[in-house]
Order: sequence, then C-alpha cells, then structure tokens
Amino acid sequence: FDQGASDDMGDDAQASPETVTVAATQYDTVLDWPTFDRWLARLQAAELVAFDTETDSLDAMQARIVGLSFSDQVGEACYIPLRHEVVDAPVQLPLDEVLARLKPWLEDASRPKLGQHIKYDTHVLANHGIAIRGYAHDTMLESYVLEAHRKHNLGDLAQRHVHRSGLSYEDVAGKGAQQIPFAQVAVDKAAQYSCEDSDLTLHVHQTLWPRLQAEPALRDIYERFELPTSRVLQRIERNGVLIDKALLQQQSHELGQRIVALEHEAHALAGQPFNLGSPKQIGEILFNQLKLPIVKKTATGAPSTNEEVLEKLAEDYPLPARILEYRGMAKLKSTYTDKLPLMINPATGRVHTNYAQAVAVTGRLSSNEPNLQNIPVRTAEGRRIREAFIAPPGHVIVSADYSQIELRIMAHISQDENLLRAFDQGLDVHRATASEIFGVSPDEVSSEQRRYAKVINFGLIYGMSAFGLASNLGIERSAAAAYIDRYFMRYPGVKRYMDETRAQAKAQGYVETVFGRRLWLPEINSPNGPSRAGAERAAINAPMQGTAADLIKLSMVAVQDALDAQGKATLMIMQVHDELVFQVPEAERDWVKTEVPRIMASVADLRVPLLAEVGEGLNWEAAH
DNA sequence: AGGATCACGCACG
DNA sequence: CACGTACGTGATCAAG
Repeated sequence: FDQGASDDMGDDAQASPETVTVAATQYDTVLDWPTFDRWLARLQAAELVAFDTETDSLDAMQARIVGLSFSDQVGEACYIPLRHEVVDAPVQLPLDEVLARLKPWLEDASRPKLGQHIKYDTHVLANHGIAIRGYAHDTMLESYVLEAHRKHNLGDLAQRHVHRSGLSYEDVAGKGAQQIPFAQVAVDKAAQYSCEDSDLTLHVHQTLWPRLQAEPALRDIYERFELPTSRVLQRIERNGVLIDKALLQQQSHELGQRIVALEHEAHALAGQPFNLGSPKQIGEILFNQLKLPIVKKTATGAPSTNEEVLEKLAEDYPLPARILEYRGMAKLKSTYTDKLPLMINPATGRVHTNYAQAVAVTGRLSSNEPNLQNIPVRTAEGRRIREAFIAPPGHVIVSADYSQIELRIMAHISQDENLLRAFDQGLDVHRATASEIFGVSPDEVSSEQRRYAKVINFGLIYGMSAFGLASNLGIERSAAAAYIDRYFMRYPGVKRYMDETRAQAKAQGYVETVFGRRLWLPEINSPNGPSRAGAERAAINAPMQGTAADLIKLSMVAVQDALDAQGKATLMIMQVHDELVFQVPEAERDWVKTEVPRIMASVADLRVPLLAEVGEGLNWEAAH
C-alpha cells in the first residue's frame, strides 16, 4: 500500500491541536560515571521510560549488546556506548558494570518501560542474564491493534503519527555487502541514531496510547491479548524445539538420490537435459518441444506449469508426473531437511523460530527463520519431517489443537440454528452439511457427498464464489451455484451473516472479531472490480480467522499462566494457528493432557462448545 | 559481476 | 481464481 506522504491525511498528529513540535533535541552520550548516575536517577524517577538496545545481530537469540539508549521525555535521550570497536572510539564504560548497575531498575516490575518491538530487546537482555520486567507498552503492538493493515516499523510510525524522521539503520550502518556491524559505527552517529529511536518511540506512544484508551475494545485487545502474548512468545522462542539433526540429514541423503534418479528419467523423456527447477525451462520442453497442450497461463501470460496443470497433463503423458514427483522431493529437501539442521542454535542445540506478531492482518501470528508453521503434514513423505521434532530423554511431545475452530466461530457469529445444533450435538459437521445439501439422512451420506460438503464448508470460510467452488470441485459453475443456494437455504443464518458482514465492511471500512479486534479492508470500496471482490472475500474470512487467532492467544496466555502457577517444567514450544505444542516431562504428562485442552476450551464462552484435542508421542508426528 | 527484486510454485492453517 | 502466511529457486534488471 501507499507509503507516501499523501497517505497520512486525517491522522491524529495533523488533526490534533496539541501536536508537539520538537524544535531541538537534547541527546547525551554517556561516557563517564557521573553522567551515568544522573541518568540512572532520572530513569528511577520517571513515570515511563522508552528504551532501546543496539546489538551486533538481528538474530535475537544470538545478539549481544553494543549500546543502550533511554528517553524519559520527548526530545531528550541518552546513549550509553558499550562495545564500539571502531578505530578512534572513545573509552567506554565497562559493559558488565553498566548492566549490573542497571539491572535492579530493568528487573523492577514497578518501573514502567516502553519499547518498539520489545520481544527483541527482552531476548537481548536475557542473553546478558537480565530478565526485564515492567514492560508496560510496545508501540509496534499499539500500531498493530489500531491499524493492522499498515506498517509498524518505527520509521513509518514516526512519520505517520508525529511527522518526524530520524536516521535509518542503513544511514548509519550502510546496506547490502557494504553494511558494517553496529560495533563499527562511529559513537556519535550511533548515539544520534539510538537516541532518536528511544525518543521517537516515546513520542509515538504519546499519540497512540490515547487513541487506544479512547477505544475500550481495542485497548482490551492490546492489554489483554497482545501484550501478554508478546511475553509468552518470547518464552516459546527462547525454549526452542529439539531437532533430530542426524535423521534429517539421512532424509536429505535419500531425497538427494531420488532427485538425481528423477532428473535422469525426466531428461530421457524430454530427449534433452533441462533444469527441473525452472518453470520457464519446463514450459519450453513441455509446450514447445513436446507440443503438450497449454492448460492455463500465469498472471504474466507464461504457460503455467503448476501442480494442477501438471496433474492434468499427467493423465496423458509420462513427463509431467516425473516433474511433479521431482518438485515434491526438491521442496522437502531444500526447504526442510537441508535447512532445519542449519538453523540449530549452537549454544542451545535447538531451533528457535521468530514469531512475527504484527505481520498478519487478521491477527494471526506468522513464523520465520525458520517457519515452523508450514512443516509438511498432508503427505506421508512430508510427515517424516515431523518425526525429527523430538522430545529429549524423559520427555514427550504433547500437541493440543482446536477442532473445527473456524466453523464453530462461524456458527457463533451467524447464530445459525442449524449449524449451532450440529456442534451442540457433537456431530461430524461435514456429514451434517452433506445431509442437508443432498437431502439424505446422515447415515446415508456417501464419502463423495461428505467430501463435497467439506470443500463447501472450507469455501464458506474463504468467502467463496460459485467460480471458486466450481474450479475447486471440478464442476460447472452453475452446479456450484446450485450447491451454494442449497447451502444457504438450509443455513439461512450463515447467509445473513455473509450479507451483513459485506455491508458492514463497505459502510465502515473494517470488520471485527468476536473480541473487537478491528480488521481494516482498504480495498472494500475500490473502483477496481477484482480487488474490491477480493476485499469482500477477505471481509467474510477475517472475523473467523481473526477470532480463531484471538482465542489461541488467550489460550497461550492462560496455559502459560497455569504452568507458572503450578510450577511445572513443561515448555510451550510451538504455535501453529490452531495448535499448541509442548515439551513435557513424563511426570507432567497426565496433567498437561488433561489441563491444556480444558483451558483451551474454556477461554471463551461462545454459543458453541469449543473442543481441543490432544495427543502425545516421542516426536511431533507421533503426537497427532 | 553480482545484489536486489520479481515470478512462480508450494508448504502450512 | 477461494482467506491468511514464509520461503526456495530461477530469471531479470541495470549500476558502475
């Protein structure tokens, strides 16, 4: 979306009469103890302090402090350089002693602190043995709750909300291959950069926090969902997950052999060598050399070689099947079996993902470096990778996941009597849907009819069109439209929900989750037909996906609280949208398997029962 | 030459 | 061209 200056019309800083103008900033570089003592006294007296760490790595688990900055008043800040190693760097205060003297304040929960993306700084301090407490606010999360669809990095927030800009990281450290470690940045430049970050964080907070306070539902999402989730995520990330490196390496070896064999077969079938990893070269071979029919084209007009196309061609020709098999093997090897062993942290022997809390516009988390939310599960071949997510000796892996969470939420929101009844009675919901659509008793539903109903139920969650359903089921659009009509006749509450949600989105530009999280749809009134239609589908989906995200955030916080209250040694180690995964000492297995699903089912009282299912095993695959 | 970005494909819920 | 993500490889762009 537009990041330009013209994009910030009507935001609070322009509209507000009490916009602060920062004429001049007063930034200190702390190089001696008297100056340090003066600032420490200020921090101890301040009602709220913005705080930022400068480090030598973006990897939060490995980063070491290079310097610290604090701001207790807009326009004023200090920077404490600690490990700058540039040639003519000044003599700096000793890191260990500075941290030792700051530690009581940092760990004092009654001294409120503020940051931009505090999960990162929490890790950094933990790397130095400091357990920060009293993190009262996070500007990134404030922004995310107010405007999930926009950007949340500090530079953009400062520009948008207080019309200020500071040095960018690239300004001080360079970019690309020329980039230098922060420790090699000149101290005065680093001081300017870091002081600005703390100062701007405080300034942005002073505009965003009043806006949250003025919207009780959003303030609740921020205080009761996002802030506590941030703390739980930091612990999950730090716990990490144990990976069987040797098993993955063995799988890589086997996959490598199968890939080579498939390459030979494919080249023989093509009559020439080509790169099976290149859709362009595959297209050249299939459609120009071998004259296979073009099934469909990509967005840029090139003949598509995607899975659906190759499956179709594989009905009549041998080569597409080899390419499909190659792609499956190559995906597993390059993305998972080769990559995961490289991601093991040498200090902990475990893999520590990063959960992004302010990326997904629906309120979901995302996971990166590595992404642990897309580990294969749908094929037997892929599931072998889950066997490498293991419990250490004396422990088991326990997985607990919400059953049919989004359909349950659809029943709750729509209040459709028929759907509510199905969940109340504990029915197989796809079978119940098939029974309604096809007009047969539940016992008479064929597996084919149930499969259709399942696709329709998924489609409803995605805001389906007759076109989308038709292409998914491989039927005529008119037939798909007839199924949708039948569905809405049997579930009129769902129909009403869809219509009302679309209308609400158009009228106010956003929709809401059950808990009041606001999901903005900038394209909902676009003159561009396809993008408007896309926004309408997103509007249907967002309350369900977003409410599910809200529920599991509540669960994560409640389960962690229970573990802490009971003094359990069980570790929460992963979240996969509707699933929580734990590393559990054998002695705690029964407690976890009973209590975790109970907590997950009771975090909210909806018009449908919530159900969480639990499994255990020596690895993640076995725990399902 | 090679870093940055796009295109495509595909893993998950 | 169903909603939401992350990321791998190959192809292309275009600065100096």
